[in-house]
Amino acid sequence: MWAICNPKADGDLKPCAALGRTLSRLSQPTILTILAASDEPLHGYVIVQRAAASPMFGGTKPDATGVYRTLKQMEENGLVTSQWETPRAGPAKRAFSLTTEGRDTLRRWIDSLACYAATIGELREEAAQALGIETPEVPVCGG
Amino acid sequence: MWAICNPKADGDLKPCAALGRTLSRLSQPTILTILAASDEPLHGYVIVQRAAASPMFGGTKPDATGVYRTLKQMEENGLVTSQWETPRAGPAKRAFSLTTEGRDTLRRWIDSLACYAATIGELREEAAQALGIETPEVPVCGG
DNA sequence: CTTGGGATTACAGATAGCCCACATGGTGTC
DNA sequence: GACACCATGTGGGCTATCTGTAATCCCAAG
Repeated sequence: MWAICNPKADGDLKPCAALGRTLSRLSQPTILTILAASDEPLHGYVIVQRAAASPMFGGTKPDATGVYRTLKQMEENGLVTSQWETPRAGPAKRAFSLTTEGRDTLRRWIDSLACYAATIGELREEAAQALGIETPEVPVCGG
Repeated sequence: MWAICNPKADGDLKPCAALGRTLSRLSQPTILTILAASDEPLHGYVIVQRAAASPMFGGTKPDATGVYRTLKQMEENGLVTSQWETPRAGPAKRAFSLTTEGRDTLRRWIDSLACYAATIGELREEAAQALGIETPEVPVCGG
């Protein structure tokens, strides 16, 4: 999914964590977006599955542990609330939904994301300039 | 510099590390770019100063320790080489310069950065759509 | 009663950032 | 002249944070 920056340039394209493999820091806005797009509370598991379809993860399921952790932290920050469901059949599970504050945060995230993208674009320009090449076309990114 | 996404929305805009305060993972392409743009080897100290001027850090000097650590790691990966200088006057210092492999890596980074920016843009679109608002103008990002 | 998948958490290794130590020289100041 | 203080330059070490592996718990199906 992510273009992998492999210093070795050999065939072994193992992703290099140090290079920002997943931009995992952005899992928060991804989760906020998923919750905002849903008209009903979602379970952690469902969020993991939908996250896989998000541009941020591009088909690869994110680590579930990380998602639960982020959800927990978001709940502590008042961005989401959860409710335990104990259905007659099946294990107890938690359903998460967005709070008003979470919605506001997502609104602010939209600006932040624009800044991130702009900054990355600037760095890209500088890199191309430093190499003395023209800024190439945007490659195919999806995978 | 970075637009800060502060869940609390009160006046206290302390940066929230979990939200990707600095995208510090991108310090590597930043350093590569600085070295590529220079026609002579640079000292770590100079790199720190130039990094502060880079879009990625927007005026704030990055942690010097982190830069030295990244340089060390990059040297182990063959992206840069260093030479100790022991001038008659002044302390011993190390001068870093890019290897061919480092240059190649930066070239690949250019594509990766484009993908990052594109993905973040997509997420932004989705977030706006989930909130039922139109994608707002890109705000002023520099700081 | 064992397999299997959903759902969650505990734990430990990897990372990143801050404070500070070491080394050297210039400048201010009492 | 002695001392403080700042700037260049490079790093060690501590701590907080982050992240992935593994384990746990629960229940249904076979």
